[in-house]
Amino acid sequence: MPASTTRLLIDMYDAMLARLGPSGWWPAKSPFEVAVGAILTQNTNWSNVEKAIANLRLHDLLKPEQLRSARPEVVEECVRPSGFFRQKAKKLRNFLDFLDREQALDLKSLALLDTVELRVRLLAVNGIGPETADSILLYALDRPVFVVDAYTARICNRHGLVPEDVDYDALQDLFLSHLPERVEHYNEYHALLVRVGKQWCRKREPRCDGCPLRPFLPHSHLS
DNA sequence: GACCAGGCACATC
DNA sequence: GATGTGCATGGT
Repeated sequence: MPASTTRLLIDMYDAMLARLGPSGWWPAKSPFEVAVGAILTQNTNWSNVEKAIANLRLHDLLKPEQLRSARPEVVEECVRPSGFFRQKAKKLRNFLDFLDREQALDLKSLALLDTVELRVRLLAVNGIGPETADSILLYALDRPVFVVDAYTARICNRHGLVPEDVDYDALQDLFLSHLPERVEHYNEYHALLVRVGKQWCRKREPRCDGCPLRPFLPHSHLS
């Protein structure tokens, strides 16, 4: 990988930030709510997650203790709008069991654990994969972890940086190995990629016109 | 009505 | 180890 990749990644970041402004991510009122949102947004439109979060808030279930003691059917009904609702209710339960095991229902006591160790333990929870774990680490716990996702892969692929079927770790390594380790920048970079992806880099109809990343597209993509 | 969305686990070969 | 499939709602 050429050293100029660093320059390219920074220029892309600057262009997105200049166009869109700061993202203020994660959109949540507490670290716990970040974690809940990270689970609920799996393969799901964020607007549907917002409905589910609103339902949970209405039932006062956005606190670990409350959610843990809620009846499963109630949780299922609350998260129904986010899709895969039975699975996601179970995943939330698994996450709460994890917090209970770690004696970290307040989430802050996890601060004692080293980031690598914490990531391993999160990944051991059934229902928490790499993106969800990294989202929790970065956006709820301020750990220097770069989150990548489907939009990141699509955008990077269209810019010739990675193959179409790039796996999570390789995609993450693209950023980790070329950018300085800064929580604030990791946070903003992923948020910007998602915002750009939603608006200009959809699967079916990429609307490259007006995309802040258009100047960085390989010549072959410009028609 | 098909396609898509800020994944993940599990079965099967 | 790679590949395929189920999970499910709501917007375009």
